[in-house]
Amino acid sequence: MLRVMNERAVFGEIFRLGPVSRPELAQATGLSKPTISVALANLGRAGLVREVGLRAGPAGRSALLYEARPEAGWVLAVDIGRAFVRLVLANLAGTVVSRIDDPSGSRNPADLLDQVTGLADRLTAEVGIGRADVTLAVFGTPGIHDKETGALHLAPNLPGWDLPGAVDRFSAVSPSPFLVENDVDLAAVGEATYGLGRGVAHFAYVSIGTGTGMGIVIDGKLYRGSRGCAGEISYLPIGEGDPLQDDPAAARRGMFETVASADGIVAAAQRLGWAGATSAKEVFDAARAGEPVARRAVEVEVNHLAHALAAVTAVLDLELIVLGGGVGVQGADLLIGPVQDRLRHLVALQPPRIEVSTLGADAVRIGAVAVGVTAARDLVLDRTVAASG
Amino acid sequence: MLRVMNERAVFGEIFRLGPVSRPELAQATGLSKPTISVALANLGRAGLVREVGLRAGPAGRSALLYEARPEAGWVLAVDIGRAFVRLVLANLAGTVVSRIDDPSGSRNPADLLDQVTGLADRLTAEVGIGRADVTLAVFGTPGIHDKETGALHLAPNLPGWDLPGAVDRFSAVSPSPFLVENDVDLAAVGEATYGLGRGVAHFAYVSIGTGTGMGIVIDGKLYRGSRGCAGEISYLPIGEGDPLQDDPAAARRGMFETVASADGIVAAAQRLGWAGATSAKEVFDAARAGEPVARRAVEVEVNHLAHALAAVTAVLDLELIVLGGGVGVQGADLLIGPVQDRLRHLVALQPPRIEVSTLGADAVRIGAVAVGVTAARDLVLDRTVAASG
DNA sequence: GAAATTCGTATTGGACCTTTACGAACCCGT
DNA sequence: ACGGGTTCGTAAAGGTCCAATACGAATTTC
Repeated sequence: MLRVMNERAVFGEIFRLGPVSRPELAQATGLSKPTISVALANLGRAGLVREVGLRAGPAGRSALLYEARPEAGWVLAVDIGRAFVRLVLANLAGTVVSRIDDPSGSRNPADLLDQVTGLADRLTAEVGIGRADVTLAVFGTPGIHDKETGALHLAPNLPGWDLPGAVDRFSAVSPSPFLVENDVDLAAVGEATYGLGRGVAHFAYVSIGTGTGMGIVIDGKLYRGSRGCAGEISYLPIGEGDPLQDDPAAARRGMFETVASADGIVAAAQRLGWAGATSAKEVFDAARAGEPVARRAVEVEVNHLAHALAAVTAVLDLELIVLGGGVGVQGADLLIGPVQDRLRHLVALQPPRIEVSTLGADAVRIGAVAVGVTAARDLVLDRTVAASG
Repeated sequence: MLRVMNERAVFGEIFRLGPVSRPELAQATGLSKPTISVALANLGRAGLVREVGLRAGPAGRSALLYEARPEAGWVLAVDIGRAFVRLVLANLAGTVVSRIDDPSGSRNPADLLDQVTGLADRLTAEVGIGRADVTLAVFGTPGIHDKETGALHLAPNLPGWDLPGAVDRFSAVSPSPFLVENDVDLAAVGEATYGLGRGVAHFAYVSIGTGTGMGIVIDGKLYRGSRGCAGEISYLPIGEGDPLQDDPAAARRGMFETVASADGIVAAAQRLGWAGATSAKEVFDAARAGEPVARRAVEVEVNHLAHALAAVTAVLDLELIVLGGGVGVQGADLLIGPVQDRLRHLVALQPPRIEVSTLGADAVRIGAVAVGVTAARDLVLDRTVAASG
């Protein structure tokens, strides 16, 4: 029982430090060398750790190096996106060993699950394992996962998934345990673990694309809110006029999302006189070329985004906001500077740094891997304990 | 070292369960009866725990009951408010044993410290101890405590306190360690511990008075943000028109505070035609009497508050918001219902419950006690360990 | 007043960790 | 090539602390 604690500590340090010798582990954990030896023996017997070479020291006997056996566990990460279903398979070290991007087909539960299951089969076969060998699966979806009922709310693009128990059907993909998280939340964890948010205590990932969303990481941990709806910035009361007077469809979608998403930018351009505007990318390109109407449309977007981030800053006082999503990434050069300037005028507080996401379309998957690897390490250790005790 | 962990656990359970027997502690902590006995013996020798009577059981030998000795530690809580300096002295059980409210005198550091020191002397003398016997002092102040420099920012009512090292002077009040926290943050902790927020995981206390502010409790812990500015809703971009076009004084004070604080309500009433309006209370009273202009002014306030809480809801997804501050409490009957209605229209998400603070002017002090007691319990245990080891 | 029940503690045994010590392995200089 | 110095790994011993068991003590109920 105390032994288990120590094994956990040793296992964690091995991941943190990479190939590492016994004396180093003793130093890092504060445990004695013999204790490290027995923990290592147990972990080795369980197949979680292996010898990996010798340290070439300056003098004295060479130390044996140990590392975690990456194949001791597998994480299947699935990003159920708008246009693509994206999967990766990662080992316990968090290394992605294979990936597939497949265009989204039918999105009703049965078809989608068939598609994902087939892709998972291909992915696992590539490394010579089966779906059953997956330690943990993590699914990133739009909308809010209601853990009570197992329904997926606020995800109009996934018909049929808002019924009670719908997400329980993910168990068909693999017999292992699985987690379901909001896609933007996972992207935030991805940025926090492998991206620009490394080492930042409190941080948010703001996604502007066909929709809007925000993932919040507080004290290095994902913050979901009391019902999983934290960071639903679509509903920020920021936009044109009074939402009560607007059409109810816009109110349901959310004020901020209506004006600030890709649609909103196009609508702004049209309202400002460019009737033929069709996409946000087109508006950004025209603005870069100096087109006055497009530049005004971008100004409108800057204003909305700055107001939203001002609200976020006033509430959360973050150190860093990473901007992602289609609009956020493509328009970053036109948005970030002006938004930052505007922000400084809006709040007298020191505003957060704003940077563009570096993970791109992989953000959700990478976040799912980050979430999954942490949980999977615990799972394999638990299995070990259960087997030996 | 393992023993210390167990003593901590036992000590914590004693506080949680009140007078409690050894078998009950064994059950609660999962430790064996002999282990409980030795832990209790150590805690008793250190003066932290005492016997308090016998359990009247239905059959069998009566169990000795133990309780924490409340006098094992003292917490001095100081609320440096706008009009009053409010102190309480509480014991380790969190019981307030004496209190003083004193009108604020000169607010420069030297005078204020003299005043607080004198009051602390009187307060401690009442229970027969001295200032030096205080285990921990907690100071609640307006503004933001910069832990790096020791300055107090954003507190225009405390001249001279924004210099580096200013808050270090609190050490003059008592030789014990001390904490400095934002007053609204402490009120939030107070509500979370002794008020309406008991048992609520994520929750906020929104204060509307001469100023505006919010304290955020996430996972039962105060959330300060990366620079201590979390919850500074004064700077929410919610108000009349574009703040860039407003006067810079209002921008510095914050958009939301300018329109939503007591001043803002009076200004709204004046703008709507009641030139002689002088106080928010007057406006609320007139609105209750059916005065049309006053009712419109209250409607304006409702609208602003609802927008602010909509932003907070979209970001944090709270279960409960407790409304406090002079305006919040006095106007609660006129505000809460309409704000809740308005909120439901503004965000499609399930809005938080909104309730009035029950702690009143004591909220800050009570919060300071809550914060202090938790820390003081650790302090007395640390002292015990240091003495015995 | 005796049986039943519960409490408290003494004793025993065991798990586990650290300290100490020593042999093994490796580097370097001569 | 060989020996001193150094570092590594493990064996043995010692100590701490906890749980289990058992038994005496105290209290209630019949």
